[in-house]
Amino acid sequence: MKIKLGLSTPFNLNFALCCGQTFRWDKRGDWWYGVSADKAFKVRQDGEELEFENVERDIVRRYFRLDDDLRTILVQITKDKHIERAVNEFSGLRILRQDPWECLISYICATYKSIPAIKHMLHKLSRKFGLKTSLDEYNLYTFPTPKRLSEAGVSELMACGLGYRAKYVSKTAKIVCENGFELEGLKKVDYDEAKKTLVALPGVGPKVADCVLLFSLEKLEAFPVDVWMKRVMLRYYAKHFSREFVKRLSDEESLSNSDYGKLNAFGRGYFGKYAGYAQEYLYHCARMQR
DNA sequence: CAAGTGCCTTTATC
DNA sequence: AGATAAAGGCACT
Repeated sequence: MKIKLGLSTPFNLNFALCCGQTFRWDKRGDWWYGVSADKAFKVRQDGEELEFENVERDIVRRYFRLDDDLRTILVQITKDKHIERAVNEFSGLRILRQDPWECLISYICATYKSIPAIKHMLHKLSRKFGLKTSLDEYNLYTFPTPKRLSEAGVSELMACGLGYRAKYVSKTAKIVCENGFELEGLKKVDYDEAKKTLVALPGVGPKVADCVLLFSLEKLEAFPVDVWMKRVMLRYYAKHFSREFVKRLSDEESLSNSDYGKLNAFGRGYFGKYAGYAQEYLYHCARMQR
């Protein structure tokens, strides 16, 4: 099955899957193999054609956010020459609409880890606690359910390479399993309230919360700030902050909670309601330069 | 090849 | 409030 993209729907599959927002896709030949919502499927792109197998068209459209009017979004976020450069270079990069549970655990695991290491952890977690499915000659694994992870021992999670994150994953899984905790329900409440709920979970700080909000809970205004974004802010957006603040940011290795808040608030105010898209373009651009 | 540095940070403690 | 340290271990140079 194929989707005709056309000029009104710019999309670049490689950018979307390689920009670091998702960790469980593998390229074999020209096809990308992955699992979303417990369904293994494969996709490939040839110019304006997006071809897929083993999945319905609507799922593909939804997962890759082909419903976003990317042209309009890019126009709205292009506020200066720096973001313009990123947008020109990586046009077609789309935020994905990931599963909130998988996204939450992925970013709890992602703290203070490199992307290859994150992929490794999530792969091991899925292989150990997920369900095995197959597509063509490959085995793929669904992401483990909250119940399954809540029942896993911390030492079993440690064995997947999670390190000190194992206890956060275990505790968070237990909380999510509790009656009354509605992770999916956070799609319906506003950004601030959803963020407040997320940061109350073990292992979830403002950065992890913003990633989950942006990549899985429909909050396109979320603006995650990690070390790369901090560098981008210092390099291109320093003039929007006081001299002392900039000096402090340059000197300190890590971001305090209030410093995070300042950078985050700037991003959302400056780029507007699609700030998350701006973040993703700037982030990917910064990483590709080094 | 070994050793050092960095990694899409959060939490605990003072 | 704000500063400080500690927390796996892998990947890259």
